Amino acid sequence: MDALTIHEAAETTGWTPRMLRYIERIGLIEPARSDSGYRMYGPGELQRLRTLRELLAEHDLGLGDVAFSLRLRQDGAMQEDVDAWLEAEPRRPETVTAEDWLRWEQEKHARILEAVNTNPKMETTA
Amino acid sequence: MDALTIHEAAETTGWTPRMLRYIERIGLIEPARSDSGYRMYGPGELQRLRTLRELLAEHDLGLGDVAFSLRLRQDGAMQEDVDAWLEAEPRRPETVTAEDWLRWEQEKHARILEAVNTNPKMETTA
DNA sequence: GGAACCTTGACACACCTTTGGTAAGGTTTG
DNA sequence: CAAACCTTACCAAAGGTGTGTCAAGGTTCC
Repeated sequence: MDALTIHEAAETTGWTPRMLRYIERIGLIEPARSDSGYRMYGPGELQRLRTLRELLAEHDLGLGDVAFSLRLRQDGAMQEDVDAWLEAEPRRPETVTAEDWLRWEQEKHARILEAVNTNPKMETTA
Repeated sequence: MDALTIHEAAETTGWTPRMLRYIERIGLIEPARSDSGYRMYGPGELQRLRTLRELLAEHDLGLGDVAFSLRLRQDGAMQEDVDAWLEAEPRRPETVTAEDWLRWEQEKHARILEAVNTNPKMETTA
């Protein structure tokens, strides 16, 4: 049985129980529940809670920022609309054609592929 | 001479002058300045201001949300870190390998390429 | 040269976010 | 069965956001 209650999880991740509930409420980490409704944090959730703290500290983000990123990722239409808006205007030193952009994107994928082949631990865990 | 002053721009876009300054301060639309420092809104900025209102209304976003998206797009390291964090855990019905993901991304690009070829007005404007 | 603009900066206010605390009540377990 | 957990639901305080307004001063233009 490797699942912790909310106080134990708070203890080992550095959050407060209050914040774990908040993080759940904004949709970032939703632990399983026991039969009687207790939150049960498994190893995956614990790891995620720790890396979340690093992420926030590293880039000076707030939980709301990450929640918004999640929303972006889940709502494809919104993502596209926002991207389309940002795509326009912002500082373009030279004219970029759609083909230029596609080539750039494809080169990016080549770079990712290389990273995947060099770094075998990039599988999505089961 | 097709550039409007801040009050005129406000008039035709539905924002207030106050908000146009705010939108500039958070980095979303930074109009050119006249010699004496007056903000000069060109047709591009005006269009962007209008579509910005639509974008916000359409998806119930705040200006801060769009500003954050801009920050994401400009700070590649942050973008990657956030994506990496979101990539983990969230509901994966079946195991997805890095190769699966790459294939999916490449098919997406094929779809985009098709769209580009069918729809010639997708050049980035000069 | 005065009216009607523009600039930045400040004060202000309503609302939302983030975080803490506390209260009323269910669960687990020695 | 009581201690020590858990739950949800509130109240609250500090800080951030979005917006208005005003002041002191520069610019444009008739």
